[in-house]
Amino acid sequence: MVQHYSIGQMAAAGHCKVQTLRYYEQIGLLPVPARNEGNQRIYTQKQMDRLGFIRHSRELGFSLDQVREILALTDDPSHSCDEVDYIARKHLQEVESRIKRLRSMQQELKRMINRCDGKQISDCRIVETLSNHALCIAKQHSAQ
Amino acid sequence: MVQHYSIGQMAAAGHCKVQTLRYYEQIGLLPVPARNEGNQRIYTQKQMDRLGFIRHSRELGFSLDQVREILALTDDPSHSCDEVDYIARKHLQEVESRIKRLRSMQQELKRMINRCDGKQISDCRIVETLSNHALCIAKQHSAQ
DNA sequence: TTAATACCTACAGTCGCTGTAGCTTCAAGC
DNA sequence: GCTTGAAGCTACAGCGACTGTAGGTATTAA
Repeated sequence: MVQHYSIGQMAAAGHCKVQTLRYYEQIGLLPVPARNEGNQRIYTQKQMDRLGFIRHSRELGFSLDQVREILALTDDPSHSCDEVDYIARKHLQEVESRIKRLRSMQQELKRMINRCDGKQISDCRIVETLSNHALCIAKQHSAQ
Repeated sequence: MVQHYSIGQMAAAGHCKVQTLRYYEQIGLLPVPARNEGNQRIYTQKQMDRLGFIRHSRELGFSLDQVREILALTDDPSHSCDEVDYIARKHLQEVESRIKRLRSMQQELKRMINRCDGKQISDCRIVETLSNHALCIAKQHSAQ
């Protein structure tokens, strides 16, 4: 007995919306599934696993293009995994640089908030800091 | 003698593109500037300062809607800065939760990469990890 | 049988820009 | 004065990764 899933069951398992599945199908990330007599999508276990792969990759912050590439590479199990490794390392670097920028923002925001004494706009250190970049310590936080 | 700026000078000062300025104008974040005889935009110092405020806020990760709100609040200098403070604190929280999620991704990515021995896809621990969420330690990294 | 829920297609909207096409205007050098 | 190249103009499409909506059909449980 082969397992089959409705789009709703897939969405629940993948922690995503039904629309997301239709979107993945539309952009060719998920294969076009079979339909039942009433024209509703029926997914196989294999498709469910593929969705699991996609969703987990997304949770780790890979782009859909990266996911697409990794999935293409996994089609040949005897292929070297150098390229997968490369994609993952590059993504890790990207994640680390995002953390760096966010930490710089965090520090500046904290400093800004702490300097504010909660009186009026004209004396507000938050407004003042936002008005004047020169009041910043680090300037690393450009380009989110 | 009053200072005036072309759109190109504004863009250079704001570290953004000319199109970005036209976009800010279109969404009502920057006022409609005067034009010269040749229909080109002429900006005042005040508008330049406003752009500085916007760009610095963006660098600190505020959304354009938040910037719009803060700018509206600063229109009344005698107004309490509680609301500005609130927006900034809420944004700080958001930044901190993004950092948390990214750090979780970072750890998982590192672990995944280190487990890979660089042989072939069929043995690749990266592919294996992506296939199976259960292989993750923390599951905090959902929803970028 | 009925009512609620799930599914279908097609398309618009989100955010914050960025790019393009096809023009006009300006500024500098000759 | 003329030419040339840079800078400016409008209008609109596109990005990524969904999300929402309208208006319909199918399935399922009571």
